Amino acid sequence: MNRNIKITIIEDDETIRNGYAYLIGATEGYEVVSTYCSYDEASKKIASDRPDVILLDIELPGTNGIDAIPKLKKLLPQSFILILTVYESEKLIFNALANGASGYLTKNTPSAKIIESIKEVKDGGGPMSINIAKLVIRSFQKNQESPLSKRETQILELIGEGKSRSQIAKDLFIDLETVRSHIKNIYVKLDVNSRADAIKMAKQNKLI
Amino acid sequence: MNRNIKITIIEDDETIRNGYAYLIGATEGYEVVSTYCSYDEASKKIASDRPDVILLDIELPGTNGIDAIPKLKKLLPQSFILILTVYESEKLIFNALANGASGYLTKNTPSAKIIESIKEVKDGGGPMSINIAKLVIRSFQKNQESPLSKRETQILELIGEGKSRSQIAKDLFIDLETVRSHIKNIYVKLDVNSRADAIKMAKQNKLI
DNA sequence: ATGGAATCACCCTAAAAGGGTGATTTTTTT
DNA sequence: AAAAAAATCACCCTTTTAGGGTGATTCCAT
Repeated sequence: MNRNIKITIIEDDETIRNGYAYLIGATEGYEVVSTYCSYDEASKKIASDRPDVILLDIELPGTNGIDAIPKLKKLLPQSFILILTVYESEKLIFNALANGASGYLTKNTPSAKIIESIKEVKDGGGPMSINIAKLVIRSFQKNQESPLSKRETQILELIGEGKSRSQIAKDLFIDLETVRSHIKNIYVKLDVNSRADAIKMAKQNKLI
Repeated sequence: MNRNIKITIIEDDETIRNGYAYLIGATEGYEVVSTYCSYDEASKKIASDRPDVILLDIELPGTNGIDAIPKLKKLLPQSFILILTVYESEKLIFNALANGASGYLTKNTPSAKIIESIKEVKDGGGPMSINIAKLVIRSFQKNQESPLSKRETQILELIGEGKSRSQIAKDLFIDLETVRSHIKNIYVKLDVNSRADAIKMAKQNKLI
């Protein structure tokens, strides 16, 4: 038999914390090794707990959950962090993932799914709530009705990579003046007059 | 009672196609309205099928699945597209999602999960296979051991937004020369000597 | 056949980039 | 407390780039 999955819970609400602890601890193969009500409290002792998975809330007293992620990762590089929160803001989700979280669940997630997600994350998966997955997928999706032509989009992408006109010309095997011409058209269509503004516009409208 | 979820399957392998069709059609609340072996064949008639969800393979004769996505979206803006394929390449996944797919499943997905995902996607969710979710999450994660300092990372991000030195100076309330100094240090650390190369390096190593 | 898309040309000026070589001060780490 | 790293600013220099204006030509699809 495999050893138990060791779990630490960091969550400020006592009722929720105890609820999860009970729920998970009662499941065969799962073991709650510690619970804390804040990162600041957890940081002192968590290293010796050696959890496989850390369930982390975002809203915490003192260091918030997002900022806690890289610190936890530093203390416990082998542990996986699973965010469990009520927040569905795009910014929070992306920051959490960028900082090193391995999964993101919302608190309305049924307990069976939470249990399953802990296992998934421990096995290197990346569990997400349905609505989170939707946001993540949407973040990838480009605007289907771009005012820009294919060539213009392509050039705008190269501008987004910081390339100069002449570099772009070389990359696309076209003349420098042609690149200029395209950029001018892009500026007119996007109603901007600088690279920075064009990139900003393009990202806002998911053109690139 | 709600009306059935109407599904169209586009898949070139006859055995697989019929297998899915049978499987899904036999499920209460699901109805396979049409099946096609290629996009080119589907394009003629699919508009009148009005499916809620299109199950789409990537590897297809003629127009491939990725290129078919925007075309299908144009024909049927209300339909959701769920990719069902063996491919797990990062590029394919991101292109599929960028082009407008609402979910991405691999073919080893158990049939119950496929059925569930169809419902999810129809309800506006974004289902993904476990391994796909992992790739997607990893794509968000930044390198935890960046050689760059916080300030340098911040400035590199602004460079990535196409901003000039002077714009960056204004944004950060520091002197133009200080920005220069940081950029020089960034170039040394990344071993590059242009904005474009710095951005390329940074993206390759997920520094920004 | 009309219009968008893609291509190229030449006018111009101001701004920006990049290399070199410093210094000072704060902050962090040891 | 000492050393290292980070953040700040200064002035030298030349070449490249950006952006505005105002054209033209060719190709392709509706």
